[in-house]
Amino acid sequence: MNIDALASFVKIAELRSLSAAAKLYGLPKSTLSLRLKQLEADLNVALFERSGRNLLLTEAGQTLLKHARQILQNCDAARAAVSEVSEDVAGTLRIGATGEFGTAFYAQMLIAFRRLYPNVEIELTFFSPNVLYAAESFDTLDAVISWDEGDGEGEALSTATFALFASSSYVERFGQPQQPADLADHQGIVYRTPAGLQHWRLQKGAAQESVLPRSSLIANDYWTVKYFAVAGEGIAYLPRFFTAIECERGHLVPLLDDWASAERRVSIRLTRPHAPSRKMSAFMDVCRRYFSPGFVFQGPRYYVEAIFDPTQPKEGKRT
Amino acid sequence: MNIDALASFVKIAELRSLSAAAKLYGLPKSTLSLRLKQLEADLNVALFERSGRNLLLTEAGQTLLKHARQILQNCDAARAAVSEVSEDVAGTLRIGATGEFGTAFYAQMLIAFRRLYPNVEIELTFFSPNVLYAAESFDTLDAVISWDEGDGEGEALSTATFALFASSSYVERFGQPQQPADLADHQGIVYRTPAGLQHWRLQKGAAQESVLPRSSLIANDYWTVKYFAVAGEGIAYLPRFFTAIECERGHLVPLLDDWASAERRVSIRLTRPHAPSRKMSAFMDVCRRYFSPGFVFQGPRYYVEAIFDPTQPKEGKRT
DNA sequence: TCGGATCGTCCATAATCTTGAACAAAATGA
DNA sequence: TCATTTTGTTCAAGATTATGGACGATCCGA
Repeated sequence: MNIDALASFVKIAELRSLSAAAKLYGLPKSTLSLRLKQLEADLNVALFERSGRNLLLTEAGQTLLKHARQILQNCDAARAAVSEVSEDVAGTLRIGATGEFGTAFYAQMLIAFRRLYPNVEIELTFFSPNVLYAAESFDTLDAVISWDEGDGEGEALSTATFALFASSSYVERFGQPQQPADLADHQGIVYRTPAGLQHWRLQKGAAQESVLPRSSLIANDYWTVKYFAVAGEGIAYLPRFFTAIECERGHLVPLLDDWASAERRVSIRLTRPHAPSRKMSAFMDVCRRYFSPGFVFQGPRYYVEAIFDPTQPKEGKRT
Repeated sequence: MNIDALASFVKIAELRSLSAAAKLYGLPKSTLSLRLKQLEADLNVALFERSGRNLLLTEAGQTLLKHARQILQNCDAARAAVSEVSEDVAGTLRIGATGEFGTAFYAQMLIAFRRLYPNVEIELTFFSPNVLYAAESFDTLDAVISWDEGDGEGEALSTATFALFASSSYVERFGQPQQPADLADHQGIVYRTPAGLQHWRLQKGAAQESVLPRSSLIANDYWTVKYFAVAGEGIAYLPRFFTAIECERGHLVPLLDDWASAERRVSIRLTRPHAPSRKMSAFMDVCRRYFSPGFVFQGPRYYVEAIFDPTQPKEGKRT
């Protein structure tokens, strides 16, 4: 049974004329004639009695007409329901993101979202620590994902900790530090915030240390910091999620693994007071699921890959 | 929206596997994959979230699944309803027919019926006046159509009258009789019944005549009688409906047109006591409509066609 | 860790459907 | 009665869909 054939049949039956139906619905007569023929063959019954040029519904045709109308109505209802599900999940989603790991997980998370809701346009604004953003621009955002250390507003999506990493080639050359004090003898690749160099705050149980290693490599871009670390230029202080792939591939090795920063929350908050739309509900749902245990992201990921000669870099993040 | 695509979608969704659905329902994986793709394109929405090799229904997919099940159920209901309408109008219809005009209108009527109900097999038994039929054979018949002069059992379908006809070439050669007595001077083509030659019983108002013209052409087959008449061999006594086409085409001309036989009823009666089935109801309905005013039969018809040389016959009825 | 099995997707070819044009029949108006 | 218009049906060419086979990715067991 063919929906197009049913629709054609209903049109012909209501107008009692194949030619009139063809004209009204802008279809070739031969198409309607053939569809009718196929429907009759499919059902193995005559739907019309051909009397001269008149098409008169048979009893079977009258029976089918009632059912066909219902089926077509149900198809429209299905289409409308599906459209309603995805219709709100359309338009533009304006996301603000603080911090610098947008590409590491914000972009991936948004891609995972887009895979499910391909009609949503995403406008992502990173509030780079190097560029102060105007507070009023919040008004145009739907949500802000922030990375902070304290208990801020919004819903916690995840937590992450900073830890120390270096390439295995560095460790071979300079050894593995045994305690935070040993870091003073090591080369750090340090991140510069707008307020100054970032201290490596480490804690283990109740013990806390704050280290600022000597460094000849300083950058205000975490991607560059990681790049240099893979290149064997020193030790870097980076979020664990940010180095997951490099560790998997053996391009970075965790150091002083039981020392790490305090947990930092990744949270999201809706910026505008509005009725919960399907779009926002869907987005929040995807955000929660992205960070839930067991979720496996399938899609492109950025990472630094060291080839045989670590002094020959391949390709890192492009800002 | 494609019913096959919806059906494929439901199968895939229920099994959570495209390959399993392909195996279970005997369809190629590529067919299911393509149908799913087309459905998603048609609805402009992702129905499944591809997670590794897992297919997980999206919210839109879950919404569609409910609707799709309903649509498919409605299609099955429509198919069943139509089948029920025509299913009873199937099987075998065993018709007995008295008299000799089966092909003239019984066969045509049955063809008109078959056009509407193509699944009915028809077994037609003519009770030729030359062959006595066993009374017990009635038991195997569903209905008997009879042609008689009196008020017999059954439902009257039509009435018909016998009248006189000859070819125009005969009339040109031998003149047009003005009254029944003139028929004695004419050549008749006479029908022989099992009981003897058929008298031409004519009446006009209260006046009645019974004529047995001289004839050198006698046959026990009405089709042959008509044939000879068209060939110009004489005057024939035939039912008006039986010569309608020849008269239309000018191959026969009515003679003494206001003289005709008494009306003879064509009636039908169901032979077996049984609950009115759809098949019998449908058949009776078609029989009534066939004889109703205004009904125009569209289909093959037998008639004698005189070509330029009336001595060269084309093709008549084959018994 | 690796080889084999299974998965969903894509491609080139075969099969089917759609469509413009043609046709025969019916209906209409002069 | 005849010419014209309109109807529903059919045909051949082009467009679209279905399918077997190939492929890359994933999963599982040794």
